[in-house]
Amino acid sequence: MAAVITSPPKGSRAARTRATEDRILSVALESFGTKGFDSVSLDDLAADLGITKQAILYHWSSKRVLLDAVIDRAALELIIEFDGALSEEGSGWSRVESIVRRIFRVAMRRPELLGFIREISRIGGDASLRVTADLEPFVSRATTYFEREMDEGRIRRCDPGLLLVSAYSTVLGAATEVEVLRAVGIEPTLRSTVVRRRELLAFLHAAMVAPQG
Amino acid sequence: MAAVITSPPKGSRAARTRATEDRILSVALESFGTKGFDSVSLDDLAADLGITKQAILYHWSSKRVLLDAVIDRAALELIIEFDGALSEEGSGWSRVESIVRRIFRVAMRRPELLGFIREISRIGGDASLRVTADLEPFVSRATTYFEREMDEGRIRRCDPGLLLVSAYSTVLGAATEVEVLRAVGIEPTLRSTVVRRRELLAFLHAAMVAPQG
DNA sequence: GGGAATGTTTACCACTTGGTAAGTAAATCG
DNA sequence: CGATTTACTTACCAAGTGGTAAACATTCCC
Repeated sequence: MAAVITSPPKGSRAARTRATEDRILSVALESFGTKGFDSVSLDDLAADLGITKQAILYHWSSKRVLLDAVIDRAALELIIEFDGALSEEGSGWSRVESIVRRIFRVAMRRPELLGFIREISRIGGDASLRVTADLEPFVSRATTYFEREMDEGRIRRCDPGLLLVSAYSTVLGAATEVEVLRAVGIEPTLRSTVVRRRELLAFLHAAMVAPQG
Repeated sequence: MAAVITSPPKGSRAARTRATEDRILSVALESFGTKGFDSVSLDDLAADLGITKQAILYHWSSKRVLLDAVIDRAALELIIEFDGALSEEGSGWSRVESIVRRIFRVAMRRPELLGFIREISRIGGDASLRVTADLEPFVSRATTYFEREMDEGRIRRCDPGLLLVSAYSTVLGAATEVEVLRAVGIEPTLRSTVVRRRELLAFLHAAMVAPQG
């Protein structure tokens, strides 16, 4: 009862705990992102990890709480990825190009990450609001970036918030593309995706942008 | 036992059966497309319809068989939508523009339809192969169209199959955008979506297409 | 060493799931 | 009319779900 906080974790036990939780979160993110939250039972998850379901519930009180933790991790990793993208060198369109390439690269490398975002946007409720909040640093930085680009005449002027939503769903679209390619039996490569996307954008640009009317 | 096939359905009973099955398929497509196959139980579905789960199982022997039927319906409706898009008037880029606009309009009007496609592409297995087969007429027609456009120099030359995959996932991206907008609390309109998309495409075009290197 | 956290398992429970069996009201047909 | 098929409902079941309680093993600390 004497509220002496346990001594600072030295290495062995607390570290092992954190390692276990890390493994669980990692596998959960992968499974939830690719198969969907409701399609993955705690038993499935535990079997993948070679532990029992109760070991998971020891670390998080319910499946829903685990989801929140997974959301936290996904948001963190997304922020890291996007941060990296936004810190690209260069300026103007060459920088934009680097950013877009890098975001597509995330979709190639971590399809489950973006699939998970789509998943929780479907589940809705508090979760999606949480993600919005967690991504706030990225949102404000991107908005600032968009506004500067517009000020300097490199992007046509429009609501940066809406532009961000569009870009956001475009990223999800890239993830979808990876999934679709795999479903059709084509193993996507970064090179092929970028090349294809360039063709597609040329195609769509002419359709939607060029002939104004 | 004498295998006389029941007389051709005149009106009342068989018609009622078909009407019920139609209602079930419609609600199932809506639910599966927005919430996901595993997230919707037969009881949920039945409750939405004001009937019992067993009434559903009377018409289809299992939930999986029902899914197949829903897939059939979704594929049919998609083909109709895409057929309509491909039969647009005009030629060259103006026709391409009409097609793309019309496909985005599908994403606006029937988000559950495209959400469902994404859902079954995630479920994988036979289902996604089925859809590929069901969409074959559309695929071959679109491919022919792409090839003609490339022959006549209106689209940069590339693999039409890959171009189609890109367009396909772009449509899914459009559906995602609608979902995301709704999640964020913005009720999307066709006009806003088209305008925003035009800005986005201008943005991405310059990033991916213009500065070639 | 002994005792207390800590991490995990075995055993179990209430509830939901997809699915079956049997019964029933109404339409159809001889 | 009576018999049969059709379109359902009520009653039920085995399996799987998320979650709890208690036992067990290991590490930590004195």
